[in-house]
Amino acid sequence: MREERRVPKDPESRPTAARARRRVGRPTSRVLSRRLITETGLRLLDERGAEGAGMRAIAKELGVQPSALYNHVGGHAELLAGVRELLGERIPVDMFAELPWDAALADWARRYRSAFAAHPATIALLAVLPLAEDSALTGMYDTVAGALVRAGCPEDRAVSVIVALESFILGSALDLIAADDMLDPGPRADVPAFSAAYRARAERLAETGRRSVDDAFEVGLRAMIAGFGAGFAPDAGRSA
Amino acid sequence: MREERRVPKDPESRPTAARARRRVGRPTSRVLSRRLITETGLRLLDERGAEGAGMRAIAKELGVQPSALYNHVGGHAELLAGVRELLGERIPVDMFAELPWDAALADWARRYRSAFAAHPATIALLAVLPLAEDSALTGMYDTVAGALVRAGCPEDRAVSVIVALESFILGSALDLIAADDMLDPGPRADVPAFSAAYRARAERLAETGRRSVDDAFEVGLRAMIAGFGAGFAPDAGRSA
DNA sequence: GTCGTAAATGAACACGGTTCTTTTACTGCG
DNA sequence: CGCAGTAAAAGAACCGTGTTCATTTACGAC
Repeated sequence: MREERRVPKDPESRPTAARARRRVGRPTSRVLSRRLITETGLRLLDERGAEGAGMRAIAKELGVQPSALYNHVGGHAELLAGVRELLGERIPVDMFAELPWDAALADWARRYRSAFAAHPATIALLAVLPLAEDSALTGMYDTVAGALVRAGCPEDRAVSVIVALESFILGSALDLIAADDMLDPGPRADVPAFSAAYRARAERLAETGRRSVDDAFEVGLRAMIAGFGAGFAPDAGRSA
Repeated sequence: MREERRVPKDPESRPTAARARRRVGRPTSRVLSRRLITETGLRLLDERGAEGAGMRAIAKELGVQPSALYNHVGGHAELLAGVRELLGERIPVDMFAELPWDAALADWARRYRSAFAAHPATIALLAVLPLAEDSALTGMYDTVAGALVRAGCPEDRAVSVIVALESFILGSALDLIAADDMLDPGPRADVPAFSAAYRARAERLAETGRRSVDDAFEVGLRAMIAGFGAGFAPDAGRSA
């Protein structure tokens, strides 16, 4: 994070392109680092969409040849895994120390989803990655699992509760890349129940200004957490 | 579905490769069709994994040049959309006519997930596709929406209930492509709550022989449906 | 100082989807 | 019946992707 903008004396150094051509051989001062590469990848994903973060594009952005990246990253897939960890690090877990379990769990889920929502282009790329084996995410799971067990969740069910909730979060994040009116049946007459339900919802959302994907997320989240609570031990820190 | 195996007189016609070379120009009898292409794509996905269903591979399997495929499908993305519709068609909805809403919804969700689980290689490819705009899926939504409203679900919430459940289903399907022991913290001592919960679950699962991803799905599914029911009108066809 | 290693360049390679031209067959129209 | 227009195949390219490999240069340790 220190050598981010290194362009010593180059009359024509536009910010985002073509530094002075470096001569062959190991450079005097480090140009690349794994962190710099993944952060640039995330930034390009944000700025240019899913197709904008290829190896060549990242290399060009850093004023470097594509092959140089391979000294720091194993390949494109590993790079994406790095980006995912970057996002994972930004999911806070403080709420479990401050709120009752159900409010904390809901807050955590919303922030988890937001971490992806803030970078729409990444969702389709990252959602399909199996999460890194011994990543820092395990620390997050520990906090959540502890809170669940204290709330009366059977210990042998806590992990499944977390995995289920995470699946819902990721599935909901995928909805974010679809058009908002994707399900609109239009004037079709052969699906009356669905059409009526769709219009009723559209009206309610128009009043509140809420996005449909956000509404579905909230509906599902509340149902899931309520359902979890119903299966916990009756008198353990319930909304303490 | 009639011209599926067309190999007239070719001494060396192994089932899966190199038919007699066709001469240039429009063939006498149709060789390709959109349906045949998408079905072949799905089959190759099953047989060879996610990388095995490129345009060249499908063309080769059908004894045809890659460019010929473009007379029937717009491109690779459209082909995948076709495969997804193929799977969507296989999700039944009969249960809503026969079972109480909650049992029917659970059954539907399980079969929805199974439709993907039967073709693991497709999951990562299809989960990220926005579902086709006016596809046959809308008919399925109509059935589900009708059942929900009859069960006392507020009409303006039915669509969000469906979308939320679908998000959970797709998110859970994505878990299927990850290793079963992905979350195993191993001997790590810094995550005691998670380690204990993980081991407790592993023991329970070992006894019943259930897979961990299936357990998480069931836990989440039951919680979600229970939570939905709690928000419905008190006396509408409850487990009738 | 010298030797091994890290980190860059630059030139390929292989493979993916796609497009374009050419050739042949089929179909509808007068 | 003959002719035009179109559909559907081959075949040859194009371009962009991730990736590898040899080469060159600098740094660090003995």
